Amino acid sequence: MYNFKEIEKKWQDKWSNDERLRAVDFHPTKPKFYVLYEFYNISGNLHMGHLKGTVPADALARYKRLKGYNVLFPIGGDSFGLPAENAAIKTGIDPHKFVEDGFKRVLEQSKQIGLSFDWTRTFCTSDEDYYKWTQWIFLQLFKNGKAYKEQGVVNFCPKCQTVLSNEDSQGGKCDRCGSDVIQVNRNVWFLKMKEYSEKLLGNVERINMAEHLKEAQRNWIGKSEGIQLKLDLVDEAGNKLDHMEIYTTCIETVYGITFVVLAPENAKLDQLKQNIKNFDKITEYRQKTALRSEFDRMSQVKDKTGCKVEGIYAINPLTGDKVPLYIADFVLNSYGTGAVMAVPCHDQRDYEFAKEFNIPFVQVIDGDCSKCAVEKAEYLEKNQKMLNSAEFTGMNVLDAKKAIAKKVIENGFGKTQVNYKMQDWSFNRQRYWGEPFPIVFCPKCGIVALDEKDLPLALPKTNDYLPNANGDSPISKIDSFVNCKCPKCGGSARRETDTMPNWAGSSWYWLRYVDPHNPNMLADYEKLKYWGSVDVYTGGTEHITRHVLYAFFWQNFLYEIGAVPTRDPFIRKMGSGLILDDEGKKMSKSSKNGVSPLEVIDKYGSDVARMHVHFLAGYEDNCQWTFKGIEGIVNFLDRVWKLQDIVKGDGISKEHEVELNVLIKKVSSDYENLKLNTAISACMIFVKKIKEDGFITREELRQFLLVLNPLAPHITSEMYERVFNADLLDATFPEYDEAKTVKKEINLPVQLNGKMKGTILIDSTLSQEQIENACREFVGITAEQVKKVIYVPNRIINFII
RNA sequence: GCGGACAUGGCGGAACUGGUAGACGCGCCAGACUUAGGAUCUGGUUCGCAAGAGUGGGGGUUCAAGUCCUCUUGUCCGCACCA
Repeated sequence: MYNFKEIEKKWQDKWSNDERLRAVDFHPTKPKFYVLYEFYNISGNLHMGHLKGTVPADALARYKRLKGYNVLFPIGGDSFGLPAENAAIKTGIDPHKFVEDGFKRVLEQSKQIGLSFDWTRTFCTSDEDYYKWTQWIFLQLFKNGKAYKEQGVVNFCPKCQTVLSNEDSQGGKCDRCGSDVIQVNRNVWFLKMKEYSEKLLGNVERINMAEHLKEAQRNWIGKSEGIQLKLDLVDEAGNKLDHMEIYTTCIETVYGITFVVLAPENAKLDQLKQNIKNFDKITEYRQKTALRSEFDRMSQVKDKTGCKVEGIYAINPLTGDKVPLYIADFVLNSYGTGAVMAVPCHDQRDYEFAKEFNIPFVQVIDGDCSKCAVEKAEYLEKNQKMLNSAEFTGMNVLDAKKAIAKKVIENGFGKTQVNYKMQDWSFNRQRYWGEPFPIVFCPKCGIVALDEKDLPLALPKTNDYLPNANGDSPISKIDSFVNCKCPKCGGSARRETDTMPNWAGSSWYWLRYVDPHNPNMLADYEKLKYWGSVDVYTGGTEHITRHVLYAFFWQNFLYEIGAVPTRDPFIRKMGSGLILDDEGKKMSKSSKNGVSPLEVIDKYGSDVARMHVHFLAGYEDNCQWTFKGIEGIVNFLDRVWKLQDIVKGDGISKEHEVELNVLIKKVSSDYENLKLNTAISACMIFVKKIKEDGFITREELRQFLLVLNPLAPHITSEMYERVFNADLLDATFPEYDEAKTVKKEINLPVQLNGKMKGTILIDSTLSQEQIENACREFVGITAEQVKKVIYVPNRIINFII
């Protein structure tokens, strides 16, 4: 057994200062390769998930370096956010200190795993040098009209007095104290992300990423195409008061409208206040809705509540029918026009609402509507006949959908419309530990941006991390920060005291790695051009949908203002699977059955830990942690170590030529695709063969060590030094020769009428005719009997008789 | 409910654009060396005594299907009153 403790420490120390592991800007000869592993979230120690997540990226980086690439493989800390702030509130520790210590710790632990990050390019999102540029990006957004402040409805924890993001309030409970979250109106900064919907969809199409992750993003963007229909609003007597618009993707049901529903918040109601006879009831319902928590609204999906709007009716433009108006909280003000046409026969929500409020039903498409609505999916699939729809009656619904849309547009009743579910990005939090906004409120000039020269706007120090009674952020209590001069008029003004959300710093960090110490811009344009898009971006899948969309958004914006050379931040994104504990639950700090990677490294060494985790499952698959089977890896590395003792001869031996070429070919493609489990198995197969033969030549061993190095960097580096008296990092990854990946003598499977008859040992260089003859003889048939031959060279031969 | 992914031995998992299913490892069985072994080495290990049957189940395409099509069952994930 080799002394892994001594060996691993030795190499880790070497690597932490080795220039050959660093990226070189504008390398004169080497092509670039950018491997990115997601930011460390600074909260505690590295856990098993990190071992699963980082090692394939490290293997890829090491492999690419040996292949002669100029590799950028950086790491940093996502340090603004809850862990540091919560620790501050709980223990009083200064978040600056919390982050500094935490970052130092995870970097140290990264070295113990043997990760070959470029240690000269590290930073945290809470570093002033970094958030200066986060603030700068916000300023550009603001100046280009992509950031605005508006009243908005947000999640709020009444106990903590703070606004919560959706993910901080999962299940309707506050992440911190567990109280019920309510919805409140607040002044909110929004970024105009919705405007980028179509561009983001383009990014989603172009990126190389697992289909289910792409689908989640398309879902989040939620593109839909339909018709925006204009309806006149009239009073009881039929006098026109105004008009409104609704959005529908089911224009084919337009003859079945029996009522119209507005979102409670819809501004049309306020405009027509005088004509509404029961405005007090409307107000009451509005208040009730506002108080219902998100969770409440979700848990009562089936219960339809609402309120009739007395005194106003809508006119169906196609029929001229006068239908009643309702408000209900199932209609969202933020989507479409905040109003829908209701066709109870063909929409289950409308059906339930109509039942509840005794509204008539009109069926316009064939099917059984007696118990529930016949919805779009069903009637379109069956292409049902139209009913009660004037000249369209009797038509197929697929034809009618187009014909009715045409009529609506030609008559000016409406227009085609594309809508997106995605909303503008609510961008502020009432928290201490985040980027301050470079914004000032001036009584004379209004909202004023700070001058770029004055960045960074430093986060003031404090020891009071709690919001005030109004739910304003802790920094609102710091007068020296709040009170300032207006950059425009010089008069006294107040600063924005909210801070940016955790997502901000992580929405552009891959750009900063390219030029991490640049004091003049977020990153030098030429360097950005040189490094281009991230070739492979690895990391967990927990917040992947939103994080990657935010990344797309900012990259697109930065591209449009000429700050970066491309719209696509990442060429390929791979999501690491989870490591589950023995109960099948996610292994994390909170998990009781959690095993620390450092524990495993201490016991077996980093090379074993790295390989064992990745032998358990593929990169994107979840796997259950177990020590079971780790002996297999221990034995394997032990055998590798002993290869030193059986070195004999030079060059590549005839005996191992094919095996070595097969091995190099296999692992090369496996490293590119982060398929470490099969790469390990290929290495095992090779060593097995070597053991069988009892010898390995010097050159074979040299190439094998290079092949195994990305997986087990320590042991291979040590052996390389011992046997070759050289540093493995100066070597080049071996090439394989395709012609030498197939043996001369092969076992060719022979089939008769598609049935396996056995295999025949045959010289693969023979002509097809010679092979056919030999195989025919093997299965005992004559050339006359054969109707057809299927021959796939080196794979199979099949005779049809 | 909608959308996506997946389903292979006792277990984790292999199988390139359809081409010998079960690689590799664990476990298990037998043997060797041993006073002994939970150490090491060697051999075996999908099921079945066998003919044969086998990739959740039914149908199909093909010379050939784990792989493609169709229906169906189950598991996991994402979204969830989005009009």
